[in-house]
Formats: sequence, C-alpha cells, structure tokens
Amino acid sequence: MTLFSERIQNGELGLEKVGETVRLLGWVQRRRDHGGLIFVDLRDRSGIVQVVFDPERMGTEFSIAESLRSEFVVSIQGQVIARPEGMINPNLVTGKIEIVAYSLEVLNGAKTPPYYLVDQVDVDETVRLKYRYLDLRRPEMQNVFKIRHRVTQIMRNFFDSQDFYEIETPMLNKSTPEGARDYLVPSRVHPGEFYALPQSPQLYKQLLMVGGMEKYFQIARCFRDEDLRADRQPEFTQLDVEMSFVEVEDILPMMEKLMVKIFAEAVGKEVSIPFPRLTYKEAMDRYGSDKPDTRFGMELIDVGDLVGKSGFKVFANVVAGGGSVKCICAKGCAGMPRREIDDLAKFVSTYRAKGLAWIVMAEEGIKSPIAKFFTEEEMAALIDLTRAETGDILFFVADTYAVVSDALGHLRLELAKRLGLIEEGSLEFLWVTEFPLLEYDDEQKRHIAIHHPFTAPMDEDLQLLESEPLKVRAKAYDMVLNGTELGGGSIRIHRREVQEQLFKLLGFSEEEAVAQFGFLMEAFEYGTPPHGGIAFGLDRMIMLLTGKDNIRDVIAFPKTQSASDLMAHAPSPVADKQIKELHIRTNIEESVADKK
RNA sequence: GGCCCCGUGGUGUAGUGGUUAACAUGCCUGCCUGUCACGCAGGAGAUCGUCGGUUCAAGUCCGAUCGGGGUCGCCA
Repeated sequence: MTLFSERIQNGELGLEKVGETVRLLGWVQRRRDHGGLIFVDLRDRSGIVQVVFDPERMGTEFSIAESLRSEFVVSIQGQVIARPEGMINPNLVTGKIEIVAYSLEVLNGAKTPPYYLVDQVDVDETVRLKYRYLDLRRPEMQNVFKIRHRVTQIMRNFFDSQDFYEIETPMLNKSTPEGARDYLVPSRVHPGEFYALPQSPQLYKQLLMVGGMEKYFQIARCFRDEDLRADRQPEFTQLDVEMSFVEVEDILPMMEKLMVKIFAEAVGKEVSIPFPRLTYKEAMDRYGSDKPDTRFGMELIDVGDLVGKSGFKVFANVVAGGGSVKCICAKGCAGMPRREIDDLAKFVSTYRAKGLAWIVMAEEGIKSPIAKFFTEEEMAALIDLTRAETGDILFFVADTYAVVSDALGHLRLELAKRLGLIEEGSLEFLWVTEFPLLEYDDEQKRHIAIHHPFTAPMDEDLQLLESEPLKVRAKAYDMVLNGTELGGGSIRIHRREVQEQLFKLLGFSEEEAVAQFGFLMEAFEYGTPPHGGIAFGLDRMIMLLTGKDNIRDVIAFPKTQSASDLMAHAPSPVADKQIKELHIRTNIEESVADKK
C-alpha cells in the first residue's frame, strides 16, 4: 500500500535532487504518448513536473501509463534525473529535471473535464462555477487561495503580537433596522420570530469592549441581502477590529503597520507610511468621491464663481439655485471624435447628470457648443483657471453638488481607464477622515447615519448636534487603496446620553430606541470604556493583492449575480415538513416550488 | 425594480432569411522512443437556452421567458 507521507511535492524538485528516488502524487495535467515512450505532466499544488514512462524501465505497468487520461489521480515512484542536453524546458520551473518512473498506480480515474484546466481559461463562467472543484485546481486559483491564507495568517500573527484576542461572535443575531437588508433565519422554538445573520459584528464587538476584552479582532463572515456587484457578494469576510481606550490617532498608524506587513509578506510589495490623509470634504471637492483614486490627477475644478454670472443660462441658473458647476481637464484629448464625446455624455447620464458640456482646445482654436455664451474675458479666465492648453478638452457638469461630484468623479475614472493613465503596480493608500455624521434621506424624510448610528461625533462639532446636525463631522475614517475602499471604522459613542441623542436625531422614539438597542444603552451605564475600531473587506483586499477584478475569483465557492450557487444548487426548495416546523408559509404557488 | 451585453458540438468561435450548420481545440481509434500546445491518419459528437410569433422557409427577424455578466437604484 502506498505510504502517502513519503511523498515529495513537485515544486521541491530540482537539480539538487538528481539521483534520488521519489514518490510523487498528483493529477495528470497532460499525456504525450509517443507509442514506445510516454510523457506525463504531473500536477500538484506546488507545480508541474514531467514524468517519463519507458517500457524498458517499468515492465507491465507501462500499459497503465498508456491508459492515463487528463485529471487521473496517480502515485508514481521514480528517479529524478537531469534532462539530457537540449531537452531542458525553460517554460517549466522544474524543466531542468524529469522523473523516470519505475512504478505507477492509478489512485482514481477521472471523466474528461468539461474544459482544459489551465490558467488562460476562456470559458463561460457558468461552467467554471458549476464545476468549481475543477476550476480550483488551476494554478491561478491555487495561488489566490495561497495568498488569501497567507494574508489571514499575517493578520492573526500581527494582532496576536499586539496583544489582541481573537473572539467569535454569534451568527444568529437580533435583526435591527438601519443598514442593509437582513438575511433572516426563522426560529422553530419561537413561532413567528426570526434571527438575523450578522451584517457585521458591530454591536457584539462594542459589547466585548464593555466586557473588558480591551483588544479584539475576528476574521468574520458577514451577510447582506442586497444586490450583487463585481465586488459584492451576499456573504463576505471582514477583518473586524475593536480596541478600548483609543482615539483616532491610535488606530490609523497601527492599521498602516498592518498593511505594510501584509503587502510585504504576502506579495513582496513595499508600502510607505504614513498614508496621506484627506478630509471627506477635500476628497469630494477634488475627486468627486469619498474613495478617490490618486494614482492620476485630472482633479475636479470648481468654475461656479466664474460661470455663475455668465450669459450661459444653464450654468448661471444652476449656480443661482445653489448648485455647482465643475469641470475636469482631459489632457491631449482634443482629437477625440464627436462620437466618443457623445458616448461620454451618455456615460455621465448614468449618474443622473443631465448633460455634459465640453470645450475642445483645438489647434485651429476653441471648438465648443457653449463657447458662444461666454465673453472673451470669461473664456480667458476659464482657460486660466483650468490651466487648459491646446490639445485638451474641458468637460463640464452642472447640477447639485452631489450629482456633479458623482458624475465627474466617475468620468474622471473612466477617462483614466480609456487613456491608460494608471500605472500598473502602483499602490496609492490614503485615509479619508472627518466624514459627516449624518445625511438627510429624502425618501424616508429623516436623518440617517452615514457610517452607523454608533459613530461618535467630533468633539468640536458636538454643540452643532441640535442646531445643525448635518454639519456635524464624525470620528470616522476609511482606508482607501487605488480608489477602492479597503476598510472603515470610527471611534464609537460610549455614553448613554449621546447615544440617546443620536437615536433621537435618527428619528427613533425613545421606546423604539430601547426596543432595538436597549441592551447596548443599558451596557453603557455600567462603565463602558471609550473605544473604537475598524473593519476591512478581506475579499476586496485579496482582489487588490492578486490583481483580480472580480470578487468571485477570490472566494472558493461564490454565488452568481442572482445569489445562486451553481454547483450546489442553493438556494433550493425544502420539504413541507421543514417549513411547517418553522411556523412559516410561503406565498409561492406549490407548482412553482415543485418545478424548481 | 431600471438600463446594457451575452447564450450555436465537451470547450472557444464562425455562420446575407434558403441544400447535409463551418473552423479550432478537446474526445475516441490506429500508428509513432525525446515530447513538452508532440506529430500523422481516421472517426464520433449540435434538433443553435426555452416557448411563442412573422415567413413558402428562422441559428439568423420580432416578442416573452430562463440562465450568465456589467451597471444604476440598493449596499459601508
């Protein structure tokens, strides 16, 4: 019987092993049958090595080699030899050696896989997801999970070295309003009542601080029943961190050190600290985004003052109405065909911009449908303010501040992508700080928390809480890398009075606040230390570390855009008995459920 | 919920409304002792996602539906 423990990994094989007898275990990547001589590329987690089957060296077992097919699982014993002159394969890490087999055992056969398992897959993702266990065999995928593992190990080591405790919090939680839609779990024991899966361990980690744990972290699964995106799954993983007796300045530098460690040890990239910081206002003003990509310029320029008094009614009216007019200067784009400009106008309309005005700084002079509305002086001032030069295009959006920011912020990113302005491999970290505490929701006709309702206001803005709540800034911060929000957190409220005041501002009655969060507020009365923390999106971090543009590629068993698991076929109907036990009933026709 | 894109042998693609749906690769069989995307010869494999409509005739045009992707809303 095979002793698996004697095995050596393919990737460990090199010239220094020449002459040794080894046992290899793995999958047949490819078989090249020359009749009298058979080559097999043997793949395991560590890599690929070529095995040679020669009838003169192995006798009757040679016929087994003839029967090998792709993805057969085999055990091979053989001798490592240096490849003869001229037969070295430079494309293979192990290309200087090969294994001459003298014994072969098929541990398991395999059906022909639906597609050939190599890195340059060009296969419909549906197929990859249905056969996820095959897709995961591809070296590219193996590498993702190797890095993912390393990152979580680095996190654990880091926090351990800083005296943090890793503590688990419940998956069956109380459903609370605010935030995302909950995934609900019906209770069998309490008819008509439901648990909610955690959107994040927020309340529990704060209560761990009340519980005197002082420093906590968790690599926590979170659930949000919202629509999916390229970087959003219904269940995802957060690195969740909370500390007692800290202020903003304790947390940010520590997290910077963590990033240095992760990038150095997981992918060998250098990260320089401290990270630049931008206030929320500055980020919005300059980049139209609270997660600005600073790998390129093309900042937003406010031209409101200049065009507000001009003869161009569209701009003047927006300014008069309290809106804003801004532009970005696309360097060297004067040659852009009209068709593409129209395309960009369509692009910004996605973000509710009503139009995209433009001024082309052509060699022959200014070309623009709006130029005629400006005097020569106004045009000169505009060019001066925007530093537009011959060869550039200015793109303008006039609307509310929010729409202008959103539209031009995204246009800026789109142009950078089309023009190739972003340098591969560059890492631009930054912190965005001083977020507003609240925003007004027109639909619900009430204030809602931008971060979450437990975020502490900045001390200097406390006195504005009653009079001008929308002007209050929060002790909240986001870490941004290359235009992606990696994580965010805040210093929390730790006094009952302040928390009550906040719930009131959010439109909770006293009864509602107590019903939903009474346990938290009661806890605050028993000596709660000042505390704060942060949470990072692990999946997004792995995306950035591995260069994937799709969250499904960094999750072992991901779900599709409609939240289905194509491999396991979840979700699925369940037996009537199960439904009854849970005291629930669906309003879907029986026949529909049967078909599924 | 809105908008956009995709769906043709196992896989990736081609396919003016008109014969037997083409090509590559994979698969199967045979030959082959230095290949590494091995080679050579032969073979099998598709009712074009599904349903309906227009038409003498639909893979192709129209509608619906299902599945997948991107995105806005939603989501921190």
